[in-house]
Parts: sequence; C-alpha cells; structure tokens
Amino acid sequence: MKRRSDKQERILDFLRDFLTQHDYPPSIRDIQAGCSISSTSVVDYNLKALEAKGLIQRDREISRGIKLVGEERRPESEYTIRVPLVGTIAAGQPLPVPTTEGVDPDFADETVALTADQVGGRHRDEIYALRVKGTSMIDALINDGDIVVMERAQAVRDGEMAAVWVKDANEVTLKKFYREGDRVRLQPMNATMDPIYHAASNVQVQGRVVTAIRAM
Amino acid sequence: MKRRSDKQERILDFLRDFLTQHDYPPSIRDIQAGCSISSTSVVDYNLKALEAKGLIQRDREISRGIKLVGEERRPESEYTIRVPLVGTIAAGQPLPVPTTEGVDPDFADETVALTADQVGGRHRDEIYALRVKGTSMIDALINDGDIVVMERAQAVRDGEMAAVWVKDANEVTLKKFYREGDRVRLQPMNATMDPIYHAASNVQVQGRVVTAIRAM
DNA sequence: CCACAGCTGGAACGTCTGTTCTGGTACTAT
DNA sequence: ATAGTACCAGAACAGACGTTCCAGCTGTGG
Repeated sequence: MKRRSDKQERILDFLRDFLTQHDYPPSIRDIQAGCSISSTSVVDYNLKALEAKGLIQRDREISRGIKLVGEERRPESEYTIRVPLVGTIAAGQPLPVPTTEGVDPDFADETVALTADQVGGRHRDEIYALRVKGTSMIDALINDGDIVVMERAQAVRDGEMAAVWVKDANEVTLKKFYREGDRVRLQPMNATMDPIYHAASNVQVQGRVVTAIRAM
Repeated sequence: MKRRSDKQERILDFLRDFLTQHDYPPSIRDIQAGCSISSTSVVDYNLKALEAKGLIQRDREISRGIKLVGEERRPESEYTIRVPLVGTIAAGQPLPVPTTEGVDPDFADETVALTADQVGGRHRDEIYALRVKGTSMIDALINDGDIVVMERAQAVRDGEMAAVWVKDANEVTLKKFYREGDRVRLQPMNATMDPIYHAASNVQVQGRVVTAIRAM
C-alpha cells in the first residue's frame, strides 16, 4: 500500500475543512467539486483507499457517511470534563450557594471545562468549581477572580486548603484548615488577616482545593 | 409560538444522540424511525418549527443538512487543545529550551491539555506551556512547579508578565515587563528580589502569560 | 512487444432523501 | 356553526447521492 497520494491528501484536507465549516460531512460530489476531481468514481476510489488505510471510516449506502478517524479527527470531549461552577466563595462573607451537593453540570448556570489531568483521577461527581471573591487567600497564590476546582470531602488533612462551612454563622469560606484539639483554626492566607477559631463541632469541611486556575 | 413540544424535544434528543454516535447528522427518515414518527412530513414540519425557534439550522436540499445551534450544540470549549510543554523557565537561571518557535505538539516530549476557554480565542500554534522553576514570581501568585500557558508575542504592554530573552546573558526569565525609555525593567514578583534593568536592545519578549495553573 | 496493476473519465442505475401537495383531526375564538 | 390555527398522515415527485460498469491511460517488469 502506497503512501497517501497528493489527491488523497487534498481530500483529507477538504474533509476537515468541510466538517468544521458545515458540521456535517461532504457528499461525494461535494468532494469532487471541492478538490477539482473529474469524476465521482475517482473520489470513491480514493475514499476506499483512505478507508483501507484506516484514515477515514465510511457507512455504505448512506449519504455523507464519512467519518474522520484517529489522528485526523478533531479531539473529542472524552478528554474534557464539565464541572459546575456552583458559585462564588469569599473570605468569610455570607455564602452565596451552600448547596454543593449533587449539582448536575447539565443544569448549572455556568460550567467550567477541565481536562482530565486537571482533575486527576477523581470522579466527576465529586468535583465542582468556585469563583474566588476577595483577597483573603492571596498568600496562597489565589487571587480575586480565580477559579478553584474543589473536590468534595468531609475531612482534610491539616494545612490543606478547604471550603469550610461555619454552622452558626451559616457561611462558607476558603481557608487553610488546622485541627487543634477540640477546635479548629481557619487560617486565611493573607498576612493582614488573623486566623479564626471555631469549635470543631461548629465547622464542617465541604471540600478541598484541587487546582487553581487564573486567566491573565 | 409555543414551547418545544414533546415531539420536538424527542427530535432534539435524537439529534444529539445520533450526532455523537455517527458524527454525521441523521436524515429525515432516520429521525422518523428513531422517534417513531409516522411521516416524513411531520418530521419536516417539526424541523421547520425547531429552525424557526433557532434551535437548529438547516441547509435546504442537502441531505443531512442539519446542525444543532447554540445551547444545543456541543460547546466549543469541550474540545481540548494539546499544547507542547516546551520546558522549564526559571528566575534568571540559564534557559533550558530557548526554541519556542514552531514546536509541533505532536513531537513535543510532553504536552498539556487545555480547554478552549483556557486559551481564549488564540490560535493553537501561538500557544505553549512552561513549567515554572523557582519562586521569583511568588508575589504574582505563581509558584515553583506551576504551569504557565504562554502566548507567543514580540511585545507586551507594561506590567504584563512575559517571558523575556536577555540576549547577552542568553537566558530567558519570567518577569513583569516595563519599558522605561531606552531600557526595560524586569520586575521579579518577589519582594525579596530586586528588579533587573537592561538596555531595550538587549532584551527580546518571547511571549506573554495567558493562564496559570496549579495542582495542589 | 505483452501483461498487469494503479489510477482516471464518463456515464448510467437505483436508491436515498428533502420537499411538497392533499386531506384530515383537534382545539380555540368569534 | 364558522373560521382559524396547530399538528398529523400518506403519497408522490424531483433531485441528490452512493455505487458500479467499462473503456482508457499511465508506468513497470518481463
């Protein structure tokens, strides 16, 4: 089997262009016109060759039944995970959206697309995103407007950044979490702010920060 | 004009399913069979209704000339872009990989997958990634080990974070860039470090920071 | 020279497919 | 009751489309 001929290369290019432009594949006669090929049989011949080489896939007897395959294909959504942007989290401000439970990305107002690397091996249902408001985490390199990707968690290790629900104040904040006996220290990552102490029974960890993303 | 009827909702669902399954749109008779509709004219009728509502778009007289539109469409951002991780950039250390020119993601040793949001509307050829070594950018909220996504650029505005090639030292550093007359100030974002001054002719901007990503 | 494989041109065939026409039902407002 | 609107059923038409057949053109190896 030879390499892809010049004509086959042109067809492949045309396929890509046509697909991005129309969102459906070209007919054989579209290819014929688009690549200046004289006959439909020549197109068919070359399409069969391309299929034999595994570069495309065809559904017979079906109009426009051509798919790009493998390398040629536009990368798919399999690699991206859409997580709900459930709200904004601030530095001890009243929480806007406390319900981080089972939010379906399909119904969230806003979502953030992440790649598989960025969520690690975590299950997508355990992941959500928050927009950071305020500068209380500035020393932890998280600034106003950043997006933090959270993993749902009931507990975190000391020193991890966590979203913590303070029950009596009914607010959620993003802080470093330290357990100190029967109370916890919530440490803002900003040198100008003092730590906050609460009874251990009064706080509930909601999630830990997995990734931080900042657009410049 | 009424809301989408039950039948139209079924058609929309079928369209989505068919598209993800086949990579080309269904014919009217495919829809007819898939949605248990009795006549092609009914399908056509409802497709026209859907088009009038702006939910789909049709190309007349063209087989399978149906596109999903807007909300219904698979969002662009679900596509991932693989950018080459061309090397490590440090705080004034000798540069490891100065050749950020035309690196083909297919041949890079390591790549980073990003979503379309994360690179904005930029062209994929203009984007590459660097791993940050050292803490010279700590005050700009970029830490050792972070990944910065760069956009190739020959010039940046004052105050933008840029990868700058210092010619006589033959090194590349990541700094905030300020033009001051015929010299430039390269400002490390770390309070413990002093700015560096160079003749404007001795420095060359290679790119600007687009996004910073940190895994915890 | 011939044989053969790879490829091209042109045309025709039969099916696939979008479109349209006619007629019908159900519901609402006048 | 009448008119109007929204929707459905069936059939038929015309063009789009994949497929196939055949003749011809190239280059290569005997």
